[in-house]
Amino acid sequence: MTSQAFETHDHHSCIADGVAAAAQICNERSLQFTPTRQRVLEILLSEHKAMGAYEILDVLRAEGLGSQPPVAYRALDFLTRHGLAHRIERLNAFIACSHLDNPHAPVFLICRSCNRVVEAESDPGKGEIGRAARQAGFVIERAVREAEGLCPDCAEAA
Amino acid sequence: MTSQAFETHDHHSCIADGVAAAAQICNERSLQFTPTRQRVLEILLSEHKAMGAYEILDVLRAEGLGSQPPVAYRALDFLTRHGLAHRIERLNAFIACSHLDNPHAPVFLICRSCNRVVEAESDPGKGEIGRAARQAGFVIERAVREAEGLCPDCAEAA
DNA sequence: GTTGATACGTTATAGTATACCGACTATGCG
DNA sequence: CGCATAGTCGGTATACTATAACGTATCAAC
Ligand SMILES: [Zn+2]
Ligand SMILES: [Zn+2]
Ligand SMILES: [Zn+2]
Ligand SMILES: [Zn+2]
Repeated sequence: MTSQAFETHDHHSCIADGVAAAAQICNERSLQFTPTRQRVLEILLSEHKAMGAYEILDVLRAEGLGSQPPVAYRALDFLTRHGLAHRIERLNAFIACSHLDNPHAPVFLICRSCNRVVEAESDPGKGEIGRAARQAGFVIERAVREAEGLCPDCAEAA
Repeated sequence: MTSQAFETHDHHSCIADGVAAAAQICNERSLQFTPTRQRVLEILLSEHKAMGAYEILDVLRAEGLGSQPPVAYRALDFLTRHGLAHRIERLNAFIACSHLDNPHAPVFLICRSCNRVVEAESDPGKGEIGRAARQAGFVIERAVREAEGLCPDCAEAA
């Protein structure tokens, strides 16, 4: 399990690399990485925080890429269906995937103070959820794992 | 970690016992277990499935206990703040706590076919989320752990 | 060129949640 | 008791989130 954690990094390459990786994945899988879909991914990549659909829609609207909710939701649906972005249930919001390389069951750490969100990977079947499921004979298809709290910076400031 | 799992059980006592336990907790903590709050808990206990706020409000309305959204949301806020009920983020819905006895970090198993929801307990700091958090220096205040899939009955039927 | 699959743009509506106001009530204290 | 405070309540209005549905456009396959 790795995580870029909350440390500073070369953020400019985050966007470029993320879009490039997504484009390659779409190419490999014969998916249409249309302008709106790419732009939404760029918007999500532009900050390491979760964004609401309407927040994204505001940007699209300002750029003439569409002004109605379905435009944003359709792009987000595409991105999440193919693992290029994730939905954060706790926030009713979305974030670009930061582990495009391999299939994964994401764990999210959400700072309630600075709103940054970090995605960590981890083995799906393991852990508490997997144990509870096995014990109950439950077949997991999707797991939501989100922790809300304070990132190192904000915890120190408090 | 225990779970009543998806097995059948004496459901009548679920409601009575749940309300009694909640009443005692409120008494101990000097909380006001008002009629509306109690009724909402009863409604939640009446089925082992998550209910939306408006679904609950429909029942309250039919009984003359209030007809506007804040009535339901206030009661649900009280119940969740004091651990008598939990919010299921994945469903935007609520469910009565089935482990009123001890403080716990719940794990939910949500059957997408029959809509039953089972609450399992588990140690908070442990597991994948805890590990990811420690590694990132993140301070967890609340954890959302919800698995969606098929319960034993529905998995067998499929 | 017709067909089928996918994506797009738009309208309208459904579903979820909260801000706020004014009234009432429980509680504690002088 | 009289009063202050905090908690509760019912209601209006509004904000926020999400989807249904319809017609059109595009592209590749046959
Ligand atoms: Zn990811
Ligand atoms: Zn922070
Ligand atoms: Zn519980
Ligand atoms: Zn089931």
